[in-house]
Amino acid sequence: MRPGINSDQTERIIQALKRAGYQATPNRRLVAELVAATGGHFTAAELLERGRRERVNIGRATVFRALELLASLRVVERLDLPSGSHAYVVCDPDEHHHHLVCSTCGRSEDIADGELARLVDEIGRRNGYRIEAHRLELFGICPACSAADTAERETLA
Amino acid sequence: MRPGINSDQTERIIQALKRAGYQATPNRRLVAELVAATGGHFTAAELLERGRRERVNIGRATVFRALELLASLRVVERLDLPSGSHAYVVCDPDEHHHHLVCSTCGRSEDIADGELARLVDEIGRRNGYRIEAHRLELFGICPACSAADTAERETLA
DNA sequence: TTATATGCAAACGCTTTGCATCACG
DNA sequence: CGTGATGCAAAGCGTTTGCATATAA
Repeated sequence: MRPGINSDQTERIIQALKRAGYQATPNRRLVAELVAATGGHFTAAELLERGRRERVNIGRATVFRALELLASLRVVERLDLPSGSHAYVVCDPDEHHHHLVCSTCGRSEDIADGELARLVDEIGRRNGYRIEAHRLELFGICPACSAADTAERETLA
Repeated sequence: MRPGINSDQTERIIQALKRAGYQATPNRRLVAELVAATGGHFTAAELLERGRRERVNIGRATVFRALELLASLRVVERLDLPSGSHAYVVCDPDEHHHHLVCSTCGRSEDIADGELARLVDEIGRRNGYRIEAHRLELFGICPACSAADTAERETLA
């Protein structure tokens, strides 16, 4: 997690809210901070729990509503983990992209659509479908977790 | 829906069950038939409802358990619709593939992984991730629905 | 002072589970 | 008989909603 990045990101989220005509209330600021402080994915329940450590009386509904709001602004995205549960990730609202998520630590990277668009077009054409949406989700082990895993194995050996 | 295909598919599902050492009970046969009779995706609730039209006393749990079983055998796959709700599709258990789903009628096509594997590899390499799983979901309008839609517009005009 | 945001609790939808019964091997 | 399958109802979980209150424009 690079220094300074998080507060920048918090600010970016706040700005997105204001730009869309929503109030940047203390609760929403808190949610923005918590979201930005996360390198990867998180569940609504986790965020609520973290929020309650800072502000006791924050309501469950408030957190869900804030996340829904941020999702509508494409500042976060809701994704479906292989386990079937839901998580959110922060992301870049400005361009269509996908996610690569570490199954171990939850960290996530935005992946540019790139060549995929062409592939998707081709699949549509081949099947005669007019494709309206597509979603690619990648799950794996990030470099850090990979390294940690290797180190651990070596210690044990 | 090509003739004969459904009963074949029913049989294939039954065989998959037996091969895996599960009983092909009347309830499971019913589920298999209903699943095979669907050209596309369906929800658990829909399947339950259809099941109850044929056999009044089929339990909700039985349907869920049967679907879970079929999913574990990769005879059906559970997917997450853009709406956030869940659906199942029948599919080929033998090869890794993705789904192209019609948002209008729910029909679905299996899409071979094809070039995607290469792209996924590349993304993994570029980000230093060891990729363990990926999922591509495509949503659009199938040829039939497209045609129907066009026809309707012309009638109205 | 009017619209917006919030907290709480209750409702919700979907899915799973506990358990007694039933069927199959 | 013993194991596996079933139905039912109840519990569970994540999420949404109704509503009265509080806060911001």
